[in-house]
Amino acid sequence: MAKQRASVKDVAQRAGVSVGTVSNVLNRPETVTERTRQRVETAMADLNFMRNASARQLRAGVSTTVGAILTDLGNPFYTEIARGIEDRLAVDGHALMVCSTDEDPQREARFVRQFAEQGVRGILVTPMVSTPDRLRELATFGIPSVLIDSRSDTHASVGGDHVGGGRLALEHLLAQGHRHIVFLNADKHLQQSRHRLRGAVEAITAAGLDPGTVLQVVNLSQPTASEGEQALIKLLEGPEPRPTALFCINDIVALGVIRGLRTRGLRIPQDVAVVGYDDLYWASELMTPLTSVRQPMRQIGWAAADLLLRDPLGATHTVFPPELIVRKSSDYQRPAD
Amino acid sequence: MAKQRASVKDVAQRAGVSVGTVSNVLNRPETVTERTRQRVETAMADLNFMRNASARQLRAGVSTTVGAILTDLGNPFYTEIARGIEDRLAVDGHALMVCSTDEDPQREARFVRQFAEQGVRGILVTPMVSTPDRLRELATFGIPSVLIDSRSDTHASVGGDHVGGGRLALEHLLAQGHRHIVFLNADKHLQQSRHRLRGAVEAITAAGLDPGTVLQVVNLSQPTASEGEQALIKLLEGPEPRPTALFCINDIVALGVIRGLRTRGLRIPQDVAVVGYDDLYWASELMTPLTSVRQPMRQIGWAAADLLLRDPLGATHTVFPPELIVRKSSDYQRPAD
DNA sequence: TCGCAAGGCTGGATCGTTTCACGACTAGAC
DNA sequence: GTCTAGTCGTGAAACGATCCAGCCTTGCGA
Repeated sequence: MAKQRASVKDVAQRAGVSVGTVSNVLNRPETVTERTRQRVETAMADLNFMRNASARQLRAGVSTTVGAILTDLGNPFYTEIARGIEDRLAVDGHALMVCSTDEDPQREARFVRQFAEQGVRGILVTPMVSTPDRLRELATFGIPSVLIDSRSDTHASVGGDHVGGGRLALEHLLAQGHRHIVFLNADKHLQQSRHRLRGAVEAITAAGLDPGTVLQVVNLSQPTASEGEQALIKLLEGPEPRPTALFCINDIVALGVIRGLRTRGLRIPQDVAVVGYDDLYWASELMTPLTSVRQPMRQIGWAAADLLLRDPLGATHTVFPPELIVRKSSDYQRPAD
Repeated sequence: MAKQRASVKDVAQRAGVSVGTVSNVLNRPETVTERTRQRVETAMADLNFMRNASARQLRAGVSTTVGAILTDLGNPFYTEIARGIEDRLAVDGHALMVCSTDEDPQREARFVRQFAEQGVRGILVTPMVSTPDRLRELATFGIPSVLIDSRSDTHASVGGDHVGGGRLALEHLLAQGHRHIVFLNADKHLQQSRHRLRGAVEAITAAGLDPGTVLQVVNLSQPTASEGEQALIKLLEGPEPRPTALFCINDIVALGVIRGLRTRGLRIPQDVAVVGYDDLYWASELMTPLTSVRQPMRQIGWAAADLLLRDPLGATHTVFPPELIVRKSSDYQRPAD
């Protein structure tokens, strides 16, 4: 049953040539006579020859697979990025290996090592704080990497402008008359979180207001719908006056928040306005259509893969501008106090 | 700059042992003295030794990566499956390669070949009609495969019960008094489509009604929101009386349908009821919360990977039962004509 | 003291491909 | 007929790890 796969040797034998010639047909067809090439190709077809990628890579040293280390493949934000990466890789036949870290540095370290052992052509990663250190060493071994959605001085990167995104969101909320806003943020160590916060603060300052009184930051342990809902409940039950607007680190958190507000009979946007981030495809179809900061995820993935394949060493930083999509969840002009 | 990676030979040299011993430390540590093992391990740490997976696989013949060929990584249904697969593979340190076929047989063939050349440990695939044929040959080379969400006599498979799902949906709609139902189906060649249709017909027949008059089937070229909306528009503009209920092949199509109905001022569920499939996480938060047939996607992915790693040859078929989640989009008892 | 067994380690063959120095052959010029 | 310049094709070395037959050492019993 377990028939053996044909090797170049078998092909050579059947075509009556040497293995070197078979290899030439495969890699430098122009150096081989038409006639011999035909013979070899027929033999390959007859035997259903398949190259052994391991042997190939061992000898030639070049790999045709790229590794992507994402935060969570289950999250549509990262999935869209993955799809963009995949599309770019498919252009020149590269394969994609993926894994989810769930923001666990240990897991990340394991995956980095695993990819290195596989000898991948390069690594794309949505990084944590400690990631660049882990990747630097690989670079000395000739394995390049590109950071996605976060930047560092030592690595090339592709991502959105999070400072700008945070600014857009806050400018909008301030213009609507909000003066007590809560930012449901992710881990404060994540660069995206810090940048969006910075943008938010910038917008408040630019409006001549005091960030300390206008903006309250809550850091979620996980940027999920249920964590968002939990955080909301805590806010509502707390002693402080109810915020009039919530800026959520992503649409999924916003989803939980909307659910929570609805359950408690609070009107969106009249009682509380909500703004999300990422503008996932369902944002416009929610019970309360969601205002959100759009990022071109698929393009980001595409660009990252493109950069990795073309020019991974130049520490280029590609930034895609965010776009605010205003929908009903924040479309309400608040009367001045 | 491009420092060379340390090989077993380097490690052996530094530890003052032979390469065979290094290999033993790696693969059969119990056959090596404690002292030598220590020495070798120190040397490995000093040199930051990383196994070369290609060489390893070439010689030992075992691979530690699994390939998954999915219909569309951008679609949350498949993404959840991917996440389930990934979680199972992580248990024993296997890596995952993914790709999206977009239902293009050519692409699928290319990916199958690519995975075969990589010498993957096995292949998981959400198949098309022609897929099993493509995979059969690989099996003779010792590369097993498991079908996801669709079954065949020649392969192991894991998936939902689509006949049952179709039946559930239709039983529900019939019970609500609907007698003119349209099924917005995917490609009629897809097994899921055929099975769900069969279940739907069974339910109608069991209710003593005539499927031919109760159910109209529309096949979408792609199961996307915009295609769903297009199809809806065509239905509404057509000469036939307006259906009172729409059964959609998945929640994304339902999303488009809901958007289309709303745009045209039709009330859901009073004018038209909508039922989706998959129960994606946002289904409950839509403008009109969506009734949907739930499938445990993550579990399905997990089980498929588990089957592949444990017992890929037994042509087992694991089936997960569907569950109907009734929400507002179909929660309306229609008065009898 | 010798023999023997078992444990520990060695060194070379091997996996399938690529690469490269070199040999064989062809054709054209003299 | 010889020489030259190419053109094609050959065959062996190399990539890095694994595996195995066998050598060397050690310790124990006689």
